[in-house]
Amino acid sequence: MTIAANDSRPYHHGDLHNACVRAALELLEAEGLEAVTLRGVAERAGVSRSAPYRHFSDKRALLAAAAEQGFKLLTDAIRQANQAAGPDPAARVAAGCRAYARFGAAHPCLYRLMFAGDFCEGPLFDAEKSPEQSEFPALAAAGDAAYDVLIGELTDAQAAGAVRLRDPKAQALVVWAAIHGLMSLYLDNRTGYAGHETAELETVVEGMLQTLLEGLRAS
Amino acid sequence: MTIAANDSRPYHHGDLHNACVRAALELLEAEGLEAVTLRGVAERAGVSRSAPYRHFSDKRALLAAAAEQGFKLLTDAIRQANQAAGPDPAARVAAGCRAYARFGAAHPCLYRLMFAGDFCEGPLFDAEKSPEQSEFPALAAAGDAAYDVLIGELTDAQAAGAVRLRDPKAQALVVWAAIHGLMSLYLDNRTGYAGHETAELETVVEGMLQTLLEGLRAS
DNA sequence: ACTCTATGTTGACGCTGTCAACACTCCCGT
DNA sequence: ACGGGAGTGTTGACAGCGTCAACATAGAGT
Repeated sequence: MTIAANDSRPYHHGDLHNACVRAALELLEAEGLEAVTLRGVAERAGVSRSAPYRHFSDKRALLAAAAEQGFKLLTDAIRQANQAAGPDPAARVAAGCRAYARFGAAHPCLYRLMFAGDFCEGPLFDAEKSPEQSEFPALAAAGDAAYDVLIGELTDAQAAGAVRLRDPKAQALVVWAAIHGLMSLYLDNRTGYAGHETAELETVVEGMLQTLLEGLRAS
Repeated sequence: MTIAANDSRPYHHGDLHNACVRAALELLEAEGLEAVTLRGVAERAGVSRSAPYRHFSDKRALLAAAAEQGFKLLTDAIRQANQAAGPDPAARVAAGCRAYARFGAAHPCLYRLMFAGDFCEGPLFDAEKSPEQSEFPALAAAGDAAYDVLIGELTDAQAAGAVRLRDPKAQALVVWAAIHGLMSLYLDNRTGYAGHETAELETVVEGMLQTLLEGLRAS
């Protein structure tokens, strides 16, 4: 029996799953990964400690859901930048990369989480698990979706002659890895220049893009 | 008074600082970052829980020392590869990158730790702190040493005409970021191909090197 | 020989992830 | 209409963790 009839919060939350993911993302952006605690997430969602266990088997599962959401946001940002860049293939690829960098700079902790590699738990390489049935299939799928956008752009760029003919998957890996590495170093404060202003990130991204596009065009 | 006169371990360890770093590295490689616990490190070093606090202010300080050791090993590996590659500048750079990749593949957890970005604690960007007086200066210096090797190689490559004339620091950043990104994705199992065989890593590194060197040479 | 300081130990605290046992609600078949 | 799951939320408890204060020991210098 409910003590107060006008208790604003019903016994059943209604959408605790999404509320937990949202709370985790908020804590992540506000105070960093260390601050994302299962208890804190539950409190923020207005439920008790172990309520989230009805929706996530693990803390890792919750983090995986948050990372998945991050990949969806990233994919959208890249797609939007591609569309806004017009028809020129090289410009489209470059615009996608810039959007990628902007996303990482805007959500540093989320970005880190997305590439935390199974969140650093358990054996790093599980020889048993094939890529399709990884521990968090939805997360893997969300990551692949972003990858696929880039592959598509490079395929178009090949057709337009802006990029030499090679396996576009391999080319996409080169581009993704390069920009991701740059963001990773940038977020680690290891880009070798003082300060951390947006100007520097742009400079550094443009340098990478130039080298990358030249390298991809060369026969 | 010591209970057993023949106690093999003296009251004072003698070199607990290094013993802790070694224990941390062993635990890291054997069971991953999650398994690196201050209590576990102390036990492995044969001392009690809080003895390490006489040598490290924090768990983070211990991890920083381990990461610093990692950067020293990495620097040595790259230097050795450069020397072994002979005089050709492009070949030297490529050899260094291959050594870098080999290091990451051989020590995945250590590699992750080295780029864990101040170990994900505290505010990500501390506007107050200048790069020289970062929280762990020895770690920053060890990282810069590796970076400097690459800068030197690129300067030589410019002199030999194998790479266009630009700020070698910027070029080094491009190369480092690209290879680092590749390793990061590889260790996250996100290189997009099934399996995790050494062959794949080599393939993917060669692809990156080709694009990179072409891009750096183009005028 | 005595003290000082560096180093190692023990006990304790709060926080965390996690689980088992219990409570409440809603829906479904009768 | 109603009775019982199934699903969801709560409370109590536990072990493991990082960390600190208080204490113990050993070795070095006066």
